[in-house]
Amino acid sequence: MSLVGATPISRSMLGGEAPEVAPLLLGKILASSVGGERVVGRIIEVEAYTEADPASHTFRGPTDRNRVMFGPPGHLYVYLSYGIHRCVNVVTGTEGSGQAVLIRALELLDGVETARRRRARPDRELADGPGKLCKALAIGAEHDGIDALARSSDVMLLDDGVPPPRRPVTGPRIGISKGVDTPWRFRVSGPS
DNA sequence: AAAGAGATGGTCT
DNA sequence: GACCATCTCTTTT
Repeated sequence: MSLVGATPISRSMLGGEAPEVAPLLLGKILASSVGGERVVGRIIEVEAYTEADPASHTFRGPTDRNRVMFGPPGHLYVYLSYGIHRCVNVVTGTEGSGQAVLIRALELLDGVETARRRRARPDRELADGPGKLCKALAIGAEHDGIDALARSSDVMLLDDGVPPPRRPVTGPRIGISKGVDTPWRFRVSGPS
């Protein structure tokens, strides 16, 4: 598989509701060039969050923190989790609608050496969690709101032609206390 | 192998 | 003052 020729995904792909868009992001590529070091991974696990969803940061309407989620699709919503970790989302839906897809795990394709240095963990733990992958790709608060479909961005969403899984594994989202009934976690088949 | 607990700070009530 | 869209280390089976 070659990453040469991979192009930003189409913005129209992100215009639907997060639970519909989320499985379409499986197989797409998240590429970082932060600090001049390239780290690239294929998206293998995601979760959807919508405005009508009690687990979502947007459930109680727009605030200073979540305003990016109400903005245009394709931009990144980066937030601080548990006071320690950064997590990255791709905004979906029409402008004003307050929804996004959380990127939960990557299969690294390039820049593994850099990821090892940033993470200092066994290879299988370099990007197998939302906070872990942000550290591997050096995604931080400064990337909140950037357009992941713009060629000038340090963090980009790419498509190399690999189709999403025909039948992704679905299940409840992780680490939430409300909205546990909605099966809005999606993963390519493989180790959980 | 599994379970438990502490870290740590922004956001919202 | 409570609550986290998590991770890592320590303790226990």
